[in-house]
Amino acid sequence: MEDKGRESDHLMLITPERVFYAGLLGRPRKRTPGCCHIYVAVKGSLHLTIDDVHTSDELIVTLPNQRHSIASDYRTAISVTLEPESMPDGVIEALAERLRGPDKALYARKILAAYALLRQRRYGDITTAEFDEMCFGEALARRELDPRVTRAVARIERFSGEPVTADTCAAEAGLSASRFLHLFKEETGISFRSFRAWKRARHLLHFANQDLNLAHLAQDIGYPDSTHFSHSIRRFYGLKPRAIFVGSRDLAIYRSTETVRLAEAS
DNA sequence: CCCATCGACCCATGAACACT
DNA sequence: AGTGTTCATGGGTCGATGGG
Repeated sequence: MEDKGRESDHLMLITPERVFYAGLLGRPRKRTPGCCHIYVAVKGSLHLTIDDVHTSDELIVTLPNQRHSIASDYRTAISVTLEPESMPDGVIEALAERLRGPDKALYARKILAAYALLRQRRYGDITTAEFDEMCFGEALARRELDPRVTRAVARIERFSGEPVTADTCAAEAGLSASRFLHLFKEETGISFRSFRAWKRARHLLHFANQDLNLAHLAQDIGYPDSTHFSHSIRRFYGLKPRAIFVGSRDLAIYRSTETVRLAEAS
């Protein structure tokens, strides 16, 4: 575009439990991400559609696994995401209420300020508490998972390429497969299968600004084949994988050291 | 090469019940 | 309370095909 040559102000900070994204939204169709989204307009308005009902606002919150589509007037928009298993039941819903309430404009300004801060200081090292403080003015409550489930979560998030099945996780936890699956659902609030599928799709974000062969990438992050990869990405993000990569060319990606440590552990 | 569509298969899911 | 069965079912998984 006419912006060529200008230093891009598109950035993404990824931590295991949060993402701060400022960049293109594209023209996503219906998406059903596994995380809570807080969209904030940089200029103009955002436009949300849920079940054919349209709303427009400067700040929009969607809950985990809520099917929606989103569009922005201005080319750059902000999206802050929260992984639901990182916090106790009800915390996301309560936060959503507050963000939509009378202090909405305050929260929008707070998040815009966070964007300004991230543009100057390329934070790599940020904890979830610091992230929350920066975006919402307070650390959100944390969920303590059963250690057996934590181990399974860590295994899923290693993305070593080898398949992670309920059976292997159950064996590692010293439980039967069925008991393990129950425990996992109880603890995280989401089924093992759905959780794994979402984390897999989320892991794509780390590579969004690279020029990669999609079939190979699909393999590397644990998809059995590129067909399934494409299908799954579209369901979660509302965009074809190629569209995500094209739209992320100028995106600067930062990972928390915690994320890097997890990746290197594999 | 890259990606979408379509079936068929099979495994995770959730409910109901049993054991300790 | 926590853990393990069984079982019908739906949806995730995976290969084949075809178009761009």
